[in-house]
Amino acid sequence: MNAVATKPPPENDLNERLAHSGLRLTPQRQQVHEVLREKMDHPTADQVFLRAKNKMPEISMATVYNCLDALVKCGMVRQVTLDRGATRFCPNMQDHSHFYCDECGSVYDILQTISPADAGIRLPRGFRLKNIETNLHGLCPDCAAKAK
Amino acid sequence: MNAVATKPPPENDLNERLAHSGLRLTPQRQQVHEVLREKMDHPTADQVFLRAKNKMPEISMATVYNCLDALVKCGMVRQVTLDRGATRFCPNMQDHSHFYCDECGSVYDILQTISPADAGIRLPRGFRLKNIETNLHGLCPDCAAKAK
DNA sequence: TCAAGATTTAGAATTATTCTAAATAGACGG
DNA sequence: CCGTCTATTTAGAATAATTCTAAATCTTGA
Repeated sequence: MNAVATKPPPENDLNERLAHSGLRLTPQRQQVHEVLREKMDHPTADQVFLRAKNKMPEISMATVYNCLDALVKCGMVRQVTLDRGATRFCPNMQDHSHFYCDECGSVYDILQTISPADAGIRLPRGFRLKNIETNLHGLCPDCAAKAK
Repeated sequence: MNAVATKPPPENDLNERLAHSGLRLTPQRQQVHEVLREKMDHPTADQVFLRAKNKMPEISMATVYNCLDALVKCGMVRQVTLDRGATRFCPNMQDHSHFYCDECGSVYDILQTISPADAGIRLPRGFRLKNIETNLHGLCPDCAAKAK
């Protein structure tokens, strides 16, 4: 078995998923999803826009962002690196990971009890690994308390 | 040279580190580093700029970016989420992580043999974890071959 | 059919980052 | 010390990425 991932099953439940999140299936959302599945090269929003335009010349950039957000929200698409906004910086060079509060946006240093390097990640032949970045997402103690 | 043995400045190895990467220690770089160490709340470049201006009103945004890049390059600062550019999207909802080639910028899906959730990460009380994102960085097979 | 609400659109606005060219500051050899 | 060389800083413009706005359109359900 090869460790490089294979194409996911065809779009069976897109409609269902959208509906489950209170969203509608529209031609644009379908198209954007199709573009992503066609060539799984992790395109940027801009690339998705250009590709979608081939089949659907009227589509606009704003709609592509809308559709991507909708697809992410309903769990059909992953945003590769969840930070849409300014990069943050950290002077702590110890081995640690970061916890992002989805609610308030704050970031916490989290000490690692076991380095993810020991977590059993196995790379296919030829890849040369330099470092691993682990990002945790959820609610910080304050927001978790409020959410109750 | 002072005959009285003075305590090494807290900065002790900033200079050394910069030098090791062929970079100079400048007041601005020192100031930016100081700002980061003063309040470890993972500020954005913009926030660093505003804070640095208090002590050093002449400093410019471009310099802050310069300094941050220098500090990251010499290993004194981490960039929290290494993606400075457009967000990428991925329709593969299987449990997997992403490998970023530092050389050519391409992104590969990597199946996980063990989920990082099992990797022994232990959160302090109160945090509620929703999901984990693991990003691998290094060279892809093509670039690794060329690098030889 | 109509009203309500969701979605799309074009384009403007905002935000984040990079680039450019000129000015300045150190470091180094004479 | 002095001038030269190169790295760095600066202001501001340019570019890139994303979000917002308001009007038009489409869907759904009464």
